[in-house]
Amino acid sequence: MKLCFAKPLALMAKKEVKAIDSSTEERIKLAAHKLFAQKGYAGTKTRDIASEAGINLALLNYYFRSKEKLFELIMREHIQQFFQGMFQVLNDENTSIQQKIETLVSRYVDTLMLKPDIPIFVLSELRNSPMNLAENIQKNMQIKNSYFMKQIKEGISNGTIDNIHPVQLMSNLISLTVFPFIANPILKTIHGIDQEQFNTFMLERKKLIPLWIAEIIKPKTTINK
Amino acid sequence: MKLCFAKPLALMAKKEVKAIDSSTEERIKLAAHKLFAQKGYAGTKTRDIASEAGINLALLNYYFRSKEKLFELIMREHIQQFFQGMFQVLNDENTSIQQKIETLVSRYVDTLMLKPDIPIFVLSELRNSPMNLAENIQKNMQIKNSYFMKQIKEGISNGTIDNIHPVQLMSNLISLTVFPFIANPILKTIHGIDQEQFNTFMLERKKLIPLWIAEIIKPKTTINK
DNA sequence: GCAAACTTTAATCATTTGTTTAAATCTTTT
DNA sequence: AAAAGATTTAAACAAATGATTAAAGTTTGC
Repeated sequence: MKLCFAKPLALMAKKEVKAIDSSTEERIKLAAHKLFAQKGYAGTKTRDIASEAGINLALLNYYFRSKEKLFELIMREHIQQFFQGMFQVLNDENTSIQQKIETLVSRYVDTLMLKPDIPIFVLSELRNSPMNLAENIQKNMQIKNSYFMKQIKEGISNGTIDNIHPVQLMSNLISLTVFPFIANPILKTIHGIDQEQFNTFMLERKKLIPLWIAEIIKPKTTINK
Repeated sequence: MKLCFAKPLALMAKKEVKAIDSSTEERIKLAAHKLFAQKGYAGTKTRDIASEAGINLALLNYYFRSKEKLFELIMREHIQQFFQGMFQVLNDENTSIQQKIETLVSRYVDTLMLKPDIPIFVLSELRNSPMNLAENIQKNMQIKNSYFMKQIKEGISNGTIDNIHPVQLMSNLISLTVFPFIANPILKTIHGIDQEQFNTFMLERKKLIPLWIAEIIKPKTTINK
């Protein structure tokens, strides 16, 4: 086992932020983003990242110390992004429950149509990684205490929505939206459709999911009471 | 690149099938099952499989030729099992739509509580693997033409269920059931619950999902018509 | 323009990893 | 029990892979 310090990492505090998008560091990150999402951590080789980024292999270690460090960085960004997006929507005090649901579904469908590999990548790596996610998530964990959750609970006691555990509701929302992207290959094979038809299918869902959720949380008029 | 034939593979036609469960071949397959599901193809090392199975490394190649062959074998088994289970339920001509839904959800929840890694493993590997799944799935693809699908279409034209594309309905069913297992780590972190509470949560869902689906497909009485 | 700092390169190292080989052990058949 | 065949073992190989080094190139600050 070797130790590897002393070698100064590229100093982050650049005087001028020169063309960030095409800086070497950024190119490596982009390439890593793409390949990690596509093939997972173990399936991605440092040489693949280097050649995808069009850089020398050594630069990866120069900028990010190690494959693992680079991976964690990227993983954090993904998780951050996911929760940030959700957080913004769920904590808007000026929108109704139904509006929040519509926005959430709409956003995620749009995002995932562009980057369909993200959810399976994140969730797949999450299951083993001893990575301290708690740390990263806890900050954004205010979803449990979000304004949306308050609205739900209020709606339940008002009787304007059916009695449903908020966690169940959230799970339904995310499941219905995200899972089809994860099961994409199977869905396409089972139903004999191509990518374009799949996208149409998801756009249709964008409209339907909020309606379905509305049905689910609509108060049931029980006869025998 | 080397060629590797000539060496005779263990002959399959044994005179006597001696204690299959503890045969070396089966032990390897079990270990591979476990590790592949846990860490994926690239993340699983042949040496890990060997030590998990308590066998000499060379035996893996003796019985299965290569890591890849072993992987494909196991992958096929998983897919086979998934579709077989679904097929049985969906093609039972003696059960109602609602009964099929209940059985399906109930089965998958029970199965996945025991082997929660399977879906993410299969779906994760499926996205890149050039493996010819079509071949494997096509046989079981009769889901599209299953009795369940007939019942749905019939229900729609009868007006006993709401007009919904059967693919959307199936997607909802699988999404609501399977996705929480895939998102398990995030769900637990977000809501601050442990594995036991998660299982309770899923058992609750087992009862709820059929009710939700029922709401979704219930005919809507449109006023302005 | 020059020195210092930063960035990039090619080559190399040390492990890891999938696979093979040849010999040893065990089992079955004769 | 000996021969033939099946199974298992230890050792080794070759390629892949993450990381490092030392030197060359480039930019920056003065």
